[in-house]
Amino acid sequence: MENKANNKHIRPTESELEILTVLWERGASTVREVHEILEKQKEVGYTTTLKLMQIMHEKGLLQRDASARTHIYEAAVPREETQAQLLNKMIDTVFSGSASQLVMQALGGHRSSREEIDRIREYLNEIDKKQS
Amino acid sequence: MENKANNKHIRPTESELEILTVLWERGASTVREVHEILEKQKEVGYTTTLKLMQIMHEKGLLQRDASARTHIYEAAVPREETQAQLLNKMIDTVFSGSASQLVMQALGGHRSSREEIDRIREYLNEIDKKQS
DNA sequence: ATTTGATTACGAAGACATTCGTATAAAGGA
DNA sequence: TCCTTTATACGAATGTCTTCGTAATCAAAT
Repeated sequence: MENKANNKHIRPTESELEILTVLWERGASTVREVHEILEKQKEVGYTTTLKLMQIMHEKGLLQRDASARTHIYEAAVPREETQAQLLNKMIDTVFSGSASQLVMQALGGHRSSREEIDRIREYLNEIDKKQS
Repeated sequence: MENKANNKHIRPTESELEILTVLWERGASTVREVHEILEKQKEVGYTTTLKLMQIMHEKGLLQRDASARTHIYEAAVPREETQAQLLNKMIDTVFSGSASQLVMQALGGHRSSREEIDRIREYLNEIDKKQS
């Protein structure tokens, strides 16, 4: 037994997600590096960030190299999979299982740019091709 | 002062969302009616449902008619607005602000039906018309 | 060697969320 | 009237998230 979270349910909390996002974008990083980025977004103490990352490591959300004095952390869960996980939950609980409902709401509320809309159209076309 | 949650942030929790969904679909209901539906979805005690609904009332998520012995509860927050709220938060925290990213992820994972895709296409067209 | 600064480890407090037992009150039937 | 059922109210226990103070450890500088 090693990893507590090798099961399907990746459910990071709000704060954990912030840290994951930093690591997804930066790649392997120290606590200090992560903390310095978080500090720009909100007020938070260093040991808070540290503790969170330690807990995330216990949960299996992060992996770390502790061979050197300064540990190096890395996301242990893939970004897309995590996004999909959270999204599906939202589709179920908030949109009663209707993905299109969610999509329309997303497009409606979030003033989307012309570019974004075009990109989505292309994406729909691709799905069509694959399905036919 | 009356309503604690007349501000912008509608942030129901998981359980609260379940209750809101029931009320959005059924309309005004008693605790027992809500509870009976929740019971089908998960194991939960009656007083738990009651307590939750009372708390939600305090928070301003529900309004109630307490004139009769059996109180009648109703959602005090509109469904679409709540959905938008949660969705926008997710776009920000999980998808770094990109709605199209979220949309594609939603369409990709949740293998959507042809009908759904067509509906979304139409919707995109409507957005275009309004913007031009 | 001593001091200073950075890092991890530990523990605990505070805030919510969730759960439910128990008390109390009202309503309806026997 | 008295008993049973059904409601609400209240409080408390539990769990989780978040926060941070303090101690211990190590490295580097003086």
